[in-house]
Amino acid sequence: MTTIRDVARHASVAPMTVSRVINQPETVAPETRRRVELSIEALHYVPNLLGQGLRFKRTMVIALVVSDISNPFAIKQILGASNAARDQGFNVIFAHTSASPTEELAQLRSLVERRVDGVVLSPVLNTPDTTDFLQKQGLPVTIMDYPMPENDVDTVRCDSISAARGLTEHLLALGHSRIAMISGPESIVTARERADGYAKAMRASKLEPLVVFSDYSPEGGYRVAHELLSASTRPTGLVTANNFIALGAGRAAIDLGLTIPDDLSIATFDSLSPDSVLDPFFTGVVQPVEAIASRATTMLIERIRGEYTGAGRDVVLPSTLEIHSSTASAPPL
Amino acid sequence: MTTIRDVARHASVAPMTVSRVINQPETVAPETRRRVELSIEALHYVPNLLGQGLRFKRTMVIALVVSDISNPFAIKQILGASNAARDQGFNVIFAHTSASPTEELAQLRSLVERRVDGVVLSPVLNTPDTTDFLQKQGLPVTIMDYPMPENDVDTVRCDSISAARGLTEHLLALGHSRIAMISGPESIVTARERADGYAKAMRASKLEPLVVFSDYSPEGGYRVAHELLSASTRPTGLVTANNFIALGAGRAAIDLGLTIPDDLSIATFDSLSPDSVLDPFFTGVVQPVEAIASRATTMLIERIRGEYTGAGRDVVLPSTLEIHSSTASAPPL
DNA sequence: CTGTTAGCGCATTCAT
DNA sequence: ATGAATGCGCTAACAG
Repeated sequence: MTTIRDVARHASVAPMTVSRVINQPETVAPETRRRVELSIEALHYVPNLLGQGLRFKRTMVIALVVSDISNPFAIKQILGASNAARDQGFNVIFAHTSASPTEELAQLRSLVERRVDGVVLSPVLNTPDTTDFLQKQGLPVTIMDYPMPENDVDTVRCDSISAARGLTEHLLALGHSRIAMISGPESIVTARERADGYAKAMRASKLEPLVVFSDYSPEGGYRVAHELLSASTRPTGLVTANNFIALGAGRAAIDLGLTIPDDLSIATFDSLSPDSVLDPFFTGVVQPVEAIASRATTMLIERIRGEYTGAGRDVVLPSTLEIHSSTASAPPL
Repeated sequence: MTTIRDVARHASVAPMTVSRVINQPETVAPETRRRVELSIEALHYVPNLLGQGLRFKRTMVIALVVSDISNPFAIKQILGASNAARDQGFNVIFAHTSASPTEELAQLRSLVERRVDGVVLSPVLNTPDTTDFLQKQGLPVTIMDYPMPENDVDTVRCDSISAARGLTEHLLALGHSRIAMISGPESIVTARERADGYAKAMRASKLEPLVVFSDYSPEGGYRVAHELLSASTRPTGLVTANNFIALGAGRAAIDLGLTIPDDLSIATFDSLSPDSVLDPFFTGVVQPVEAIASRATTMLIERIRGEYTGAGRDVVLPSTLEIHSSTASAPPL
């Protein structure tokens, strides 16, 4: 592969001159510049950013680490982050951790090895160690989606608890009283927070909460929903902690001969966009995922540039409740 | 950030010894090794792969470039490629081109600048220039999804034409005779090939093909389908060139008061997995996307390692036709 | 078994 | 306006 020296030789100048043509063209005499440009063209020279990175001690690359890339969620995070980064002249490299803490650490290490300038992380758990690991390296970090009480770090997220309340209150307002919640793994903060918000809303209406922790998958949702809906006094309303659970629950209802929303209303977190599902289209909490990623990226770059050096900021963006065809008034009991 | 020299100083050895502890531990005396390992631990040393890459002239990174990351398709490509790469000790970095040839070239250039060891590319168009660009850099490339008649390059794909025939013949076998096809942009090979396969099947049954080229989006599908289905003698069967078009077409049918599959059968390429849609679930051609990406990655790594140096290989993997609830016997005319 | 020298590609600094 | 020397972090080749 051609180097800056090959170009220099071809154009009969010093390597330094070639470097200048690339980085500060105005400091080079027009005819020299032209000659160098022709040589670059002729030799198909492409600068080696490994060399640059070594020299500058910065790579102009930031990493976006998400846990589950198969969630449509992740796509929006990727779009939000890469657009924001591009605007600031940074490249983004993505990594996904398959929701495994071990894999997460391995990925982060690999990113540090490649000397990314910073990391936007949607962590598997909100334990302090991953953030610690990065900060010990002196790497700027921004955390998405979770509060990180034990770390001094920038976070960007929605308020899960109040969103879960809103979701539950929507069902209560429709006259439902037997409302169960299917949440994600109890080890994950958002799963706990979403369950908490639901429970708060239920208690505020003097109703007994019923939470089942499962996992964030259609299979988990199906299994739990099937069980809940087979009970003698089955719920008429279901709050689910993400779209995958909702899909599984929806299928379980259909398999049991129940109609949505006539027999069962489902309200979920992370409702899918209308492009992905025809019918029923879930009522749910929609988080501004792209905006979160975009904001997180901007804040990260501020840190990288040294434009902000203070304490960790906790930015909470509002989520919205979108009402669609999966919820309706409670059936008579 | 700590360097190999910091560690060396801390452990009172030469930098080279530290390097050996990391890369060939067995060549270092156990007690020296132990001392170095402690220093690595104490200083949180993480090797700088920029330095390594410069030295080795290889980065152990390959790039996966896809055009549209919001297609569920892309996720499977990412999973297939990253698993295959990990098995061989390579990291993968993803780039997406938003289906824009300009953006594609920009991304590829940026990847070359970062000296990836090779590229797995699902190109926007099957014009020779992008492949040329990479090969001129001496970079190994594997192309997914498209035949590249003008390049001497490895390709891995399915046979679009025969798959489109199969899709059409399925509808013909159900008794449909008024079958239209909505394809993607005519500038894209697969869109043309899929249309060709459909047309062949129609002509083989002495029927007049009706192809409309649109774009690979729900909006495009909606618009075209709405028009086709509003005609006085509307089609009873629709072949669509991808899942997005199918979704749009499905919504158009519903908006026009048509029932799927009673009034209209839809058969599509790139059928979604059952996890994503409840009802109707599209009959369609399923490509082994993950296997394609995996195979492409393996072949790329063979080239990188110099294990294969011959002419471009064209691997064609079989696709399957999965029959679901979006197709049924033709209604009486 | 361990250390020294040198160079991968690049740009900063200082000289011309 | 251009060039030469130097060092970013790393390791192959050689020396001890």
